[in-house]
Amino acid sequence: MSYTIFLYNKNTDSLFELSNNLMANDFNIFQISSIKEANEKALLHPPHLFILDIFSDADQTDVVEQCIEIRKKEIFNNTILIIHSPNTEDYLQIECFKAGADDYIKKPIRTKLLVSRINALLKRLKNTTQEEHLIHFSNQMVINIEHYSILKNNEFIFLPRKEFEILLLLTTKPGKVFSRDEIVQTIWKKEYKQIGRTIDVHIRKIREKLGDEVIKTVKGVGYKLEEDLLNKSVLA
Amino acid sequence: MSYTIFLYNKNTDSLFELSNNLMANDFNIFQISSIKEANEKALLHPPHLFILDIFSDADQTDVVEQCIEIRKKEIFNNTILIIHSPNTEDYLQIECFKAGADDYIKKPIRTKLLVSRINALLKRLKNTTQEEHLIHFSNQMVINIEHYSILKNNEFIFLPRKEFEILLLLTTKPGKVFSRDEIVQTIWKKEYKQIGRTIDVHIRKIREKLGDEVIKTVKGVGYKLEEDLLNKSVLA
DNA sequence: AGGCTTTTTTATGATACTATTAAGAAAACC
DNA sequence: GGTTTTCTTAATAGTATCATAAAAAAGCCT
Repeated sequence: MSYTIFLYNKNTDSLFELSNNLMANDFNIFQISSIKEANEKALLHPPHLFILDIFSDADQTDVVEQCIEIRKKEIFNNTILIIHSPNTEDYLQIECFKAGADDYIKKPIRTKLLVSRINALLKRLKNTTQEEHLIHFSNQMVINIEHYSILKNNEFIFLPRKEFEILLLLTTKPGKVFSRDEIVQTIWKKEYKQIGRTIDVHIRKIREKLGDEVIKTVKGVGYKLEEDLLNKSVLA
Repeated sequence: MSYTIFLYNKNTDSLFELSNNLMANDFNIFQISSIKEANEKALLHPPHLFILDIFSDADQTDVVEQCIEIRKKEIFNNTILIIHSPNTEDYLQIECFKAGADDYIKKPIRTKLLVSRINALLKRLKNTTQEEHLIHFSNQMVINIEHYSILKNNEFIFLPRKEFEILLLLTTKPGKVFSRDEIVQTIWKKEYKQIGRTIDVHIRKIREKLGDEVIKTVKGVGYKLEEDLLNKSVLA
């Protein structure tokens, strides 16, 4: 499993080298240039680690504020927060720690040592990650099983129970065609009963909300989830 | 609850000042002068944190060995290991991290900052149920777990036990839909076969006091706390 | 193309689930 | 032991969700 890291700097250009170095160490890196952007990306990929990279002295004053801002958000509850800054004043470090930082790393630092520190911190991460309840799609869509909700284009979509269950069933084996009988037996439990066009109507409702491209009809057989829509790389 | 810290140095005299400073910060300190001694003391007081204090350059070569030695022992499995040393060669730090260290702190460091770092590390300690008795909401609402009460718009609202427990359960995973069965099993413990509309009535009572927006119904599934309402408190 | 089959879509009535109220039991309180 | 508060049960009302039917569209075959 690969860890997800948010790399924050107002000026993303400055992150190029660090980003590349970390990616070379098998981390899944997202470059972020605002807290707002972080919040949005986190809905899709709650990060294990968040590096607040401070470039210029002008940034410094905001650091503590940014820590507090991040720690307020439920989604970052279990995220390790690292400050990476050229400024190492004691008082500033203490304030950052108080605001919820996990480490304060002085700039510059050699990548190898940084990776060592990151791994030492990740080792302590509680293994309850929110990712477990999320199913990612390539088209900016995420199913949240716990919440019974779907996030698409940063908007929450609510599916009623039957619709949600059908969609979930299809996602268990993306690309596999599920016959109506299979769907009935799984979702409705009861024996192989002649069910009219109920499933079709549910599929219709799902398509209405998520778009027609998500579920494909295989005539005479059943329905399937559009296979290359599922983002397996993230799931691994 | 006070954390137990092992403070290691071959020459215990050199630890006098550091030891006193940490004790003043409400840590439970044991001074240790050999790994053997650490193993013995740990049987009685498994430490939350182990500080390997390196005094002279002569000690340096042993550090990595000592880390490995400590990490071998079952009793220190869940102990956070800090190296406190004047030597900051990158290769040495990397070796220490590889050997299981959690942090490498350069000497000298001001006590205040050291305590900050220690607390940041302890925060991540597994099995540590942080006794946070305040849960903040964005809508000017604060739950006080100790008081079994809620502050909303600067007014205290009292919830009876069952109502409070249900609300508390929902706040443990904001956004997650809890089924009635889940709620019953958590709050009522026992099997409790026959549950009529008991939970509904409790939910009703909660909504009556806190407003309808706090708990959302997911028909056919259960109830959930409105997710973006939670505002995690930072200051412990 | 035409005729047949299967699916989509719309509309509507049924039903399963939840809300609400009230009232009696059970606890808790003093 | 009596009073107040909280919890549960029950009964009714209300509503979102679901299933059914039926028409429209799409797909398939010779």
